[in-house]
Amino acid sequence: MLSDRQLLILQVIIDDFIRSAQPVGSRSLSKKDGIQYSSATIRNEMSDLEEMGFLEKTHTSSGRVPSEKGYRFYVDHLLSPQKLQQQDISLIHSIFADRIYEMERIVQRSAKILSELTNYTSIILGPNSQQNRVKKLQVVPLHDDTAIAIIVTDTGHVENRRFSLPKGTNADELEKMVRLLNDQLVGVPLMDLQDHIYKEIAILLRRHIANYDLMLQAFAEIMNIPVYDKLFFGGKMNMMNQPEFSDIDKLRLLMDMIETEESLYPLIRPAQGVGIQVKIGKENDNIAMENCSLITATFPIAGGQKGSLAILGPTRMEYSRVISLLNVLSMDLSKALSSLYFQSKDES
Amino acid sequence: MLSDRQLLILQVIIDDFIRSAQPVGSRSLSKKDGIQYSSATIRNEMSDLEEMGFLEKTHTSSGRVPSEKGYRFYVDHLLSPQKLQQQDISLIHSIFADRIYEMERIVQRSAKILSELTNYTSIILGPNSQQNRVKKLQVVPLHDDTAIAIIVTDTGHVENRRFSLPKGTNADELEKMVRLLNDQLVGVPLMDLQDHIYKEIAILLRRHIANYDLMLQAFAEIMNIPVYDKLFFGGKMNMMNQPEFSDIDKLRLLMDMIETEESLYPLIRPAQGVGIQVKIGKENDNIAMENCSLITATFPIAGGQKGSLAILGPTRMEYSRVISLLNVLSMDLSKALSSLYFQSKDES
DNA sequence: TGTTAGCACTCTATTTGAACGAGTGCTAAT
DNA sequence: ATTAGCACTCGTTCAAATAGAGTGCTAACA
Repeated sequence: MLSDRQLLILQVIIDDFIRSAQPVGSRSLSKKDGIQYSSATIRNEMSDLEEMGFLEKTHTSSGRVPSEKGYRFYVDHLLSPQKLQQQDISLIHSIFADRIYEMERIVQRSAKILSELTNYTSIILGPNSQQNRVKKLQVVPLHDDTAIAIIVTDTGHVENRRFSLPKGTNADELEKMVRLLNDQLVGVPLMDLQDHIYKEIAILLRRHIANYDLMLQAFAEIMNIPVYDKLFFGGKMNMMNQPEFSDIDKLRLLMDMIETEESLYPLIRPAQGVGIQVKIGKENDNIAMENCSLITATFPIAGGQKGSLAILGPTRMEYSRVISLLNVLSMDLSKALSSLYFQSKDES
Repeated sequence: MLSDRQLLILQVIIDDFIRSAQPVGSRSLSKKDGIQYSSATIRNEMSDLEEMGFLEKTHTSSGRVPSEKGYRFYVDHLLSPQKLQQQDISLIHSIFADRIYEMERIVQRSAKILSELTNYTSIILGPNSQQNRVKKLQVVPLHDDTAIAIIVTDTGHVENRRFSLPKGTNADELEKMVRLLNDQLVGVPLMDLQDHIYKEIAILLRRHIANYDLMLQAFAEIMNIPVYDKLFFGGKMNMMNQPEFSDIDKLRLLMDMIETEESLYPLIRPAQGVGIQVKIGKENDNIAMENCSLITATFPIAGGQKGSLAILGPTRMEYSRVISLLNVLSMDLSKALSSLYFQSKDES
């Protein structure tokens, strides 16, 4: 469909625009190394490329700017995988240099480094804790009528919640209850807790515990684990540096979206499978993301889980570099988080 | 020092500027209700007020703008406590409408509502968890060589940390160790944990536990509780709406400061005592806060603790309204958090 | 003596027009 | 098929002109 020359020109235009953020004109193109055509020839090709929808003009006599279709083609067909600098790679590896035992810390550091390496905004979503299984349930009474319930999962994730004890609960009964719950719930994925509570547990409790209904209600509330996991961000403010967001209204729109995390989940959540996914501009289906691209890397974690790494940047983003970085980091993260989780997996 | 007329004029100028963000001229002032002086008279008074340092001009022939000294005087002497709308008050009370058992949830909701009510940024710092006392220490083994340590405080605060067990630790010994630690540490404030570990505990352990040194080290690491508590924010992006931050560079400076929480602690941390404190512009001693004021409300929580509520806005902020709102909310929060903590206090 | 009207002056913001430059599209020559 | 050349378009920059808001000062007034 496209001639070699058109491919070349399209590629150079996009590369140039990504660097400069300025519309690219035929004359400046013709002076580039590797281009031996005259500006007139280039103009003709540009005109054709525009007609095909790969390029746009900002006004009648301006240089050309890639369209979303242009970026899409660029990402799908023209991207030459960029070789990362050794420096960058070792910076990524440095995240895992010292043995860390907290998933949160690893992920937080990853997000930070990734944003510093790209100057874009990074978003990381860890493994879905809903699939983790209960390892242990504990209750620490604080006072006559309140207590803290703590659920530890096989992955080392800890959820805790304060709840009120039904009046006149005595310590023995509470302990008995906790033992009962542990017997029933250990090994159950968090997402199934509610079900279990209302089915198996309810029946059992009725038999063994005095005022079982209030107790049940209290525990049911506790087991209501949030569906969404925490998102980790790096460089939240980096988009302010991008010229496309020098307009404060556009900036606000985007920032507000970033702050309301709910709207981000559908964008970040691994669709299916693993690997890199690039969503350009309107492909994200979100007004605030008009001028943004989102590159998501989904990676496997031991035990059938998945994690997701994302970079949010302007459509004019360094796709090649970002994809390379994501590849490296997602492999590292996959390994690191798996080993963190594996330990709990192989003892079952 | 200042005549009644000067006081009136200063007050009206500041009130007007707070609303409009525009320099106030003599003519527009003279046409205001409650002002019966001619523009010429007002000009003379303005000139005097400027000479005294309460007003400034943005350029030679512009209207007047309050100086920081002007705001300071306004806050100290001219502020008429604003009567809040019933609607606002009930919105604040609504935070506490249903019984909530999590400090985090209450505080997060407070921050959100406060920012919505003011259109500024709200920052809340809960009670200092360093002063909380250990209620219970628990260890949940995950695997042969890793375990989760959980510390529950008397206030219901839960800290958890993953750590690696020394090779060949057996379950009995671990349990023994945990029992020992509990005996020694229950009732100790978090801030003193490190001390205790290295003094009392070390000696004790050497007597009872096999490879006590590795174990000790592991626990010492665990007990290293962060000094700073989490800050809760509301309306982080609200400063974008303020005309003084239409300049994207100023905005970035401020936002970067907000994001690096460490720099905020010294500003928010209750100096001493309780009550409202207003810091205007340079009084905050921070370049990024040049055009900002910070109003802090420190309130008591049962057990000698303190919490802090802060509003970050432009120096041109609605001091009166914000102070009123902070007064109401800080009283509510004081009550709510105290009752959350009181329960654990009165059983000791 | 305090207040005010009037006026000259200053500075900003906005508009206008001219000049420039970067770019395009088209045509004709190579 | 390619390219040189030219007319044309549009955005940007600069300076000058203008309008408007505001000040400071002086002189008149009550």
